[in-house]
Amino acid sequence: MAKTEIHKKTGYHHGDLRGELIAAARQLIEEHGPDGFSMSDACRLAGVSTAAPYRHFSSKQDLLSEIAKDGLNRLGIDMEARASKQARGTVQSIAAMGRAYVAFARREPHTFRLMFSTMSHHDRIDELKQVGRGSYGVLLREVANYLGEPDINETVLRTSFPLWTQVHGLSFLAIDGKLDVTEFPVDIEDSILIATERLLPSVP
Amino acid sequence: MAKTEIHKKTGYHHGDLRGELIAAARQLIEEHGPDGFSMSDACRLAGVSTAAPYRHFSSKQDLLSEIAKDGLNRLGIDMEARASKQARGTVQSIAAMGRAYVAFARREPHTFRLMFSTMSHHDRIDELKQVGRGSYGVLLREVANYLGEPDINETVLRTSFPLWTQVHGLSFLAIDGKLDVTEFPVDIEDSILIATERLLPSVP
DNA sequence: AACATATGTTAGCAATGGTAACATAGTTAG
DNA sequence: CTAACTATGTTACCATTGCTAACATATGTT
Repeated sequence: MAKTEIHKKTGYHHGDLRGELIAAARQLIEEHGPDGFSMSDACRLAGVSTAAPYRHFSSKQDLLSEIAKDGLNRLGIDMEARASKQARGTVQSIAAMGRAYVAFARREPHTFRLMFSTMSHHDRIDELKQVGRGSYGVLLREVANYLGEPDINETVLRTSFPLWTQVHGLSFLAIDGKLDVTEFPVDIEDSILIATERLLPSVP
Repeated sequence: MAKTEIHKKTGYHHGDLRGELIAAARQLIEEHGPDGFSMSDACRLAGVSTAAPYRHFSSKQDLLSEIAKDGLNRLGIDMEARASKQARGTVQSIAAMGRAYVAFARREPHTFRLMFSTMSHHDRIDELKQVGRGSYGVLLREVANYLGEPDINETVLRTSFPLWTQVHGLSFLAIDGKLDVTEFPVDIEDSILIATERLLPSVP
């Protein structure tokens, strides 16, 4: 079945062109941005003809969507991992998720932008939205825990949203090099902690 | 001199091609996004050959930068206008600026994205940063007023930054259609007011 | 009137996303 | 084992795009 086989180039068939194209695309996108990225480049890097990708992706957008989806998944995993190093359901664990969010954006700015630019993904919006919801759920559960709520109710949702907004904005400002427009050194870690404290209602 | 003349097509010379190209580009960008925008389209819309723009703009990027710059300017003007309808130096006037910010993003999402996507503007980053600083100053002055600070000192800067971050994040989530990921109806106006209240220190 | 400058045109280039027709490898049926 | 089928690759080609070069026309200055 679809087990991850060893990549055996027969010279004609490639082995795992789909995976290799995704890898190549991710690399190129982080180097030159999603706009500067071309299918042709990815093909050159993977060592195949420019027509080959269309056996695996219906279009350039389709490939980009795949990368966005993967990114959204990894973001959720990162957040959970970072939070799990703190006492659960605390300001600290929630702030840790925020740090993971911004850290992801700074580590892979172009992928991050891709993950959230709806305009690009005509076709697979619903699929991406689903994956996004999954990663957002990681935050929701942490906030529910903090609030002592038994499940994801409206209170949890209303509390979580401004937290998301905050780190999302911070991420974009950071990757777009707007932090020095503020004319004073912004410490990102501090910003996240302070905003998290202010936006969370104090809880017993 | 460079006064805005009536646009007289002689049939060959155009009158104000530069201005018309900017207008055409703005229209096309809001219709199809900055990626879907092509120089050729703008030329067709302006009724000139595809080589004509290069007498007025060194490249496609240069034209886009011009539009970004104009957008940043208009954003600052919008913010000032909306704030001036409130009592100055209050939570209300600051929230009004936030509303103007998000409203701009929703009204011209593609231009908004362009305004903040550093990656695109290789050449004119410094110029754009300068204009951006100008518009940011509108918020800074309002916050200084609120805090009773005589000038833009570090306290003002530290207070203003999370406010910017918040509305910036909200703007992006809104234009990227991510508000329904939260599974509950987000009232944008409310969100802004609540976040502004929480992020501003209470002041006598 | 003559010249310099600004601004437009046509012709053409290389790169790109995508398709069609063909080639080859791996898989399954008889 | 071979034949047929399917999956996956290739070459050839197309329209579009950003941009440049060489040429044409208008405007303004002297």
